[in-house]
Amino acid sequence: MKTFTKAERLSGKVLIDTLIQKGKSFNCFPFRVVWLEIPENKVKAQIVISVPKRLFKKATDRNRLKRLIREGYRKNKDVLIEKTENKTIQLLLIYTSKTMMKSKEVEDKIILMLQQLL
RNA sequence: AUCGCAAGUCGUUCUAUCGCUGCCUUUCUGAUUUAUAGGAAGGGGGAGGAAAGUCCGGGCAACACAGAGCAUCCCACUUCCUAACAGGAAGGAUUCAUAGCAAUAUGAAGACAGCAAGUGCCACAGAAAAUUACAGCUUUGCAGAAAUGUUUAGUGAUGGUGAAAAUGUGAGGUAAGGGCUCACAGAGAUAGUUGGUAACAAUUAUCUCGGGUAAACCUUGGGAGUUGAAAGACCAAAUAAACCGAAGCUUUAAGAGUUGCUCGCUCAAUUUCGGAGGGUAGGUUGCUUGAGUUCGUUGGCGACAGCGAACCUAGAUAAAUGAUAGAAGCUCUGAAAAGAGUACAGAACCCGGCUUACAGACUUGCUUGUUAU
RNA sequence: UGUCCGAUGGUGUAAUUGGCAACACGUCUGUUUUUGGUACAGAAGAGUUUAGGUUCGAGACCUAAUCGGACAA
Repeated sequence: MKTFTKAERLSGKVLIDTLIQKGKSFNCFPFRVVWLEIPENKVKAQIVISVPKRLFKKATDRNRLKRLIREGYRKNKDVLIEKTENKTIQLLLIYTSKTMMKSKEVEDKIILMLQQLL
């Protein structure tokens, strides 16, 4: 059940552009969340994770943060999927802090963020 | 044994749970001639020595190309290696350091063609920074009793400033001086001989004495077509102002294209009809079997090359190669218990180099000091 | 992925062909004023992003690195 396949990732330049233009957004440190509801698709939720190059120079640091966020989302996404009815939710997570975080902290923050989203 | 330097090699491992990616096998569903799409189970793969910087050189691909000259950019001791290189190997000369009275030895370094082709520049100081004479010295004419004044010419030997001063010492010679002449020494050019594949070295003859700067313009010799996989090829849905052919009409010799420019070369434009199928978002491909890796052997001082055997070793695309927990190894602190640390860093078409970053471990060589014999 | 620029006092800019790093604003001190501002007078504050090299001598020339920015798609 706790999978994270390719279909659950949002890809394509057009889809992401429309998400940024039409989606609603709020801040929940250390994330900036942009979300949009669309008619139901094959999967219940699609997500984009972004760590800006401006904040982390090294590719290794960016990769590690993205992996941590993805792991935290994978473990806790059930909460989100249960609530959505006949709809697909698109998410864009932008990391805005300048310091590295440990995996436990990232997981806690993601749970907090998902509750705020609901 | 320890510390330091140089060169080279390596650059963490295991277990459990959950997860990602593409490959193979089996199976299920839809469809069924096949191809193929989606799901499940199992198997075995999944970042580097620098993947980095993008500083060089190639492969590969598309486009361009009758040809010539100029411009622009790059390279620069020699021979070899190589697909190629601004890379590497070996050698030569130069400079620097150390040792030495010296000869020389050892080590290191570098864009090591040319300023003796031309032009430019050389602050301050100094007479002068290079066809240039300020003072001084000597001298011609004139004036004067003389000192001297003025004038003609010579002089880089005197001035001690500067980063750099007209090759240095001695003798002759001269009005005074000067390679003006001679001896010795130094630096170089040309030609020859010997050794070396060559750079070059030694030597002989003749000639010269021309300050530095080419990382100043430049000259000489050699080389470079342009653009980069977001190149390019293919697929399907909706559709052009671009391309090709035919016909007709009007006007001009200028315009357009061809590499940055010149010569040269090629081409009229517009309207109507017909043909052909191009770009855009997406997907597939390009994509990993290659100047490949490992081992052995032969040749070579060496870089490297030949031969034989074995092996297949990431292929993502808003971008996989992970997360959590525990243990081991290594290093440091510590009497111990224990604690802390475990680097630099993430493929994006692929190779060969260079440069930069790096915890720690190992090997070889050298130096210093200590201990033992 | 590729191409091209820049870095100078606290800030913004100069520096002619390589020859004593300049200017404005700001800061500080003093005078004027009851006080502050204004005005006037004066001072401090850099060795040119870093490391090498060429040169008698580099802000400038060459090489490498660091940081910042622009452009193409």
